[in-house]
Amino acid sequence: MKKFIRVMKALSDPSRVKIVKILGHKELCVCELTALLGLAQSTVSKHLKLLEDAGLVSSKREGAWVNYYLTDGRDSLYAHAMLTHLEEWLGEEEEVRQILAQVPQVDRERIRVA
Amino acid sequence: MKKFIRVMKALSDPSRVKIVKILGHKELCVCELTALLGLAQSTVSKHLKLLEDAGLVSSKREGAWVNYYLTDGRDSLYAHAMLTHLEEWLGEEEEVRQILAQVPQVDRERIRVA
DNA sequence: ATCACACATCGTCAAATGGCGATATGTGAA
DNA sequence: TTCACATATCGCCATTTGACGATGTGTGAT
Repeated sequence: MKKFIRVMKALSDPSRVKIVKILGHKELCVCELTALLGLAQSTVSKHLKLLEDAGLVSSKREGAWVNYYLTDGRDSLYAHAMLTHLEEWLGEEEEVRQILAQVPQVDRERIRVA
Repeated sequence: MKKFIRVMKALSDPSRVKIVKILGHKELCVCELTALLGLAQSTVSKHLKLLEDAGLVSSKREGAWVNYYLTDGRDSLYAHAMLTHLEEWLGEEEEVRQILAQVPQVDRERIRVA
C-alpha cells in the first residue's frame, strides 16, 4: 500500500507530472528542468527526489550535471503502469504542450543556476 | 491536467484507496463504510466527496441511506484506468484483506451512527 | 588549493490535507 | 409534526505539502 501511495502522491502535483512528461521525451539535467518549469532549483530537486523515491525516475551523474530519466519501471508495478499511461495521457494539454515545445531549445550550457 | 490531478489526489490517501477496494466488492452505504474503516462519519463523507469529484465513485439514495458504488468510469479516462488497475492491485495487502473479510458481515441495520 | 559551477539539503512559511465533534439537512415512521 | 435515524457540511486543529532562499556538497578547471 505504501508503495502505491507513494506513486499516487508523486503524481498528484502538476509540476511533477510535467517533469514526467518532459523526461518522457528527453533525459535532462536539473538545471534544464528548472529552466523549463520556472521554479527554484531547490524546489525542482525536491520534486525529483519524490519522483525517484516513487520509482518513477532515476538519475546518473555526468560531470557536474545530474541527468534524470524515466525508469523502465521494472522495480515497481505501479510506477511502470503509470509511466505507460502517461506516455499517452495529457499530450493534448496546452500546459504540457508549451513546455514540451521548449525542450529542444533548452541548453544546459546556457543556463545560469546559482 | 486538473482532472488527472484530482484522480491522483483522490487515490493518494490510504483510507480512500481502501474505500475503492471495498466498493469493488460491494455497494455500501456511508454508515457501513464508516464502521469498516473505523473513522468518524464526517471523515468518511468527506473522503467520498473527493472520490466522487474525481469520478471514481457515485451514489444513489435508498431511503435514509446513501449507497456508494464504483463508477464504470465512462466519464473519465483516468478514473476508468485506475479503477481497472485497482481491481487487481493491492489484493494481497493484509491491510486490505482484513477489511474485505469483514465486508460480508457488515449490516446497516445493526449500525448506530449518531 | 581555489574557484565556479550544478545539485542536494536545511530552515522557514503559507496553504492544503486529514482528522474530529458539532450541527444542519434529508427521510421515513409514529 | 415530531422524532429517530443517516448523511452532509461546518469549524477547528495538527500534520503535510510546495514554495523559497541560504547553505552544504560534489565536480572539474585553473
